[in-house]
Amino acid sequence: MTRQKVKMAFIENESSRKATYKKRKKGILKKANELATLCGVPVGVIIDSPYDLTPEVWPSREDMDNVLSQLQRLPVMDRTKKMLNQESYLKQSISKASETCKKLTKENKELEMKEVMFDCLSGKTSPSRIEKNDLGACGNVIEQYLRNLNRRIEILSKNDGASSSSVHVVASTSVAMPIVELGSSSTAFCDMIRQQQIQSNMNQNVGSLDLNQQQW
Amino acid sequence: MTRQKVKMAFIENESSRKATYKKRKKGILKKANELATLCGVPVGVIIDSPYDLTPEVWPSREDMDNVLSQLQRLPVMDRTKKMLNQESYLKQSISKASETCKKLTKENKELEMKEVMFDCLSGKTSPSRIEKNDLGACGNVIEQYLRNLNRRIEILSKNDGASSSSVHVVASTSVAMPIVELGSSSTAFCDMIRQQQIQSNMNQNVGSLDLNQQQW
DNA sequence: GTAACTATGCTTAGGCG
DNA sequence: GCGCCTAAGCATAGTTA
Repeated sequence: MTRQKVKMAFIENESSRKATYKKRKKGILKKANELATLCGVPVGVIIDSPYDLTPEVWPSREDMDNVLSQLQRLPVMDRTKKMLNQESYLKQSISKASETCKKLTKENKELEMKEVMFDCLSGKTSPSRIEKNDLGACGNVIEQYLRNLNRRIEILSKNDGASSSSVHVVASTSVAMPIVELGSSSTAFCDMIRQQQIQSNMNQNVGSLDLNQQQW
Repeated sequence: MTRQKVKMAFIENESSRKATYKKRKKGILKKANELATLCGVPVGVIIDSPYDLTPEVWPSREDMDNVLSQLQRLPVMDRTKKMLNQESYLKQSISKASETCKKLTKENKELEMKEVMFDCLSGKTSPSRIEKNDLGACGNVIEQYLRNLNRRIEILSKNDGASSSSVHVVASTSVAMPIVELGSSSTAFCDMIRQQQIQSNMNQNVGSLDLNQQQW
């Protein structure tokens, strides 16, 4: 009953391939028509179907002929240059996917760091146990956190000048930077813990500003 | 917040039109690539975009050129004949939609009839109150019901020959037909009520056969 | 083969930074 | 404008009749 995500590969089974073909062809034609209608753009689709009697299908504008002949009239260089063949399309897709993947990896790393730091704060583990390689990511997280914190503090300053200005100095990003640069985790991390406490204090002072909106 | 179903019409607002264009173009190209991959079929898409620098996009097979030139080589008659322009595509869509609509209308009518008949059976109203124009639909419902009933009875016969064979005669579709043909509702309808009772009896006799599976 | 159904997940309109 | 997010709607794989 649990449909697997359908591997993007040639469907071996003849009958299901044909079924898929029919459904998806219909889907594409509909989409093409919608694009043409919504955006007033000539759209043409060719499908060299081995299943339909006719080897081509045009779902769109009557004057698509004209577009086609315009295409023919262009110098060969210009049009081949700009044509995306399947290979280049796939390459594009892959590079996009790689980028997304990279981004997600980084994000995962940061989440992991947040967890580790949480554990440190609650006493489950100690900052000295953090892997050397993870210190960079850890630093990013802290830096990001400090940025948010400072933003909050500035908002706070506007509402309540006296109590918040003194906090601002402590929450400077310069505290976090050494972690990234030098890899000396302990001191900066203790600073961070202090800031946690500062955050608590701030929350007590100004309950109306929801500092817990911070993601961690 | 509640997105309306997006009217299928040219988007007047320039910026949202462009946004939609970009999203949907991406969508179509993806779909085209999927179709090509899953079914091993050459697929080509041309979009005469006013937004992209290049006026055409080909999302598919390298050898789409060949398909194109094959297309060019065909006699003009043959290819224009089989090309669907947007108008004919829309006409097709409309006729399909009309058919669906007709079917749904009929279905609605029958549901309505079922409701009316239920009310008759429960004494809320009387068969003589049924609109003359509705008698046909009413007859269809009854006929359908009788068909189901007979099928049930046949199943029953195989398990319990004696008690069911006498029922079968009563539940012949010939009882319902006069409604459709002659429009004389009352007699046939009373017959139907009798059959309801028969059904009840049958349920009592053979509780294991779930006659209530009948949709009404 | 075709049509209908349904659960699943992909696409996308609108909103936000 | 661009990219990201989310809810809503749509497409469709697998199944049944």
